Amino acid sequence: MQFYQQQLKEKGLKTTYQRLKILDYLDTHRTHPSVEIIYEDIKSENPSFSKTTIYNTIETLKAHGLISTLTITGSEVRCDYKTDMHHHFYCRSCNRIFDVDLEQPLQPGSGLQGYAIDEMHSYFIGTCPACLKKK
Amino acid sequence: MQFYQQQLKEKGLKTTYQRLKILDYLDTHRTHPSVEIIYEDIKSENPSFSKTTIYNTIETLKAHGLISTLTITGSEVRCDYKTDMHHHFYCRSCNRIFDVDLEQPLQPGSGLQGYAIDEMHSYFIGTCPACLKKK
DNA sequence: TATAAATTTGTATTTATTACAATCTAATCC
DNA sequence: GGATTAGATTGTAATAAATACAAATTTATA
Repeated sequence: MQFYQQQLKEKGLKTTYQRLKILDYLDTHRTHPSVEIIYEDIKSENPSFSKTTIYNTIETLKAHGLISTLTITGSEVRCDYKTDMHHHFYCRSCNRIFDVDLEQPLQPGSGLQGYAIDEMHSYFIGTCPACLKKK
Repeated sequence: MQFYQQQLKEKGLKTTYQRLKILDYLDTHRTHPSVEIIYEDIKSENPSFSKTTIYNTIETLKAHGLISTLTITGSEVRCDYKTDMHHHFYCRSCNRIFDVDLEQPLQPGSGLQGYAIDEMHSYFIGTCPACLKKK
């Protein structure tokens, strides 16, 4: 928790129990959880936690580069503690998102001159190995 | 319209006025429109067009590979007549999506062995040249 | 032209997200 | 340390996108 506190301070953000809790949750749950999942999990220990706080905090933490978000499922935002560029695979069957490694990671090229880039995303959609086996 | 009809036939889909109209709309509006935009535009000429039909048709056409969809704005699905792999830039300021060219297009690598891939997406989020100029 | 299967339509519902005002809390100053 | 204040949290209400569903309509085939 010491580290999260330092991160918040560096960004000029107030230290709050909720922010620390959400950072800790995302750090220890690298499963690209939705707001709903985060909410259910945290609420079970801490019933006063509000879902709005999760939306607010996600937005704040993201705006300051402490976390990132994915919109690849098409139905809800998924959160990621990692902020470095990496690739994802979304399995439509089990609804999970996997980190995947590629030989040639995406790079902005000359085709993007003149654009100010805030985020880069690359991902695949399909069926994961585990779900393929089941069929 | 002849061509769209042929495309539908090849995929074993019934020819309907609505499907032809939506295909034609997307072909002539390469602006990655949302369902809402498509609906408003088509409805103005054709008041009986239903929004549900657009959702249904988008899903059907996509399932048969005649169009593709993007979830990069995080708030609504955007449609694309093009189905070949290409890259996008989403401008948060004007809400437009641009096609962009990269030197190194994304390729599934060995890190994806065992996965069945249906879709590949790469995109950037930020501010487009026109919006940068305004500021 | 009659028929069956598929499609369209409109409405109702669900689900994710945002707006907002009241309450509460963390950081700062004395 | 205690008061102050800006900022954060909470809960509820509202919005917006997408889905479910059943009735009406249309397409393709015989």
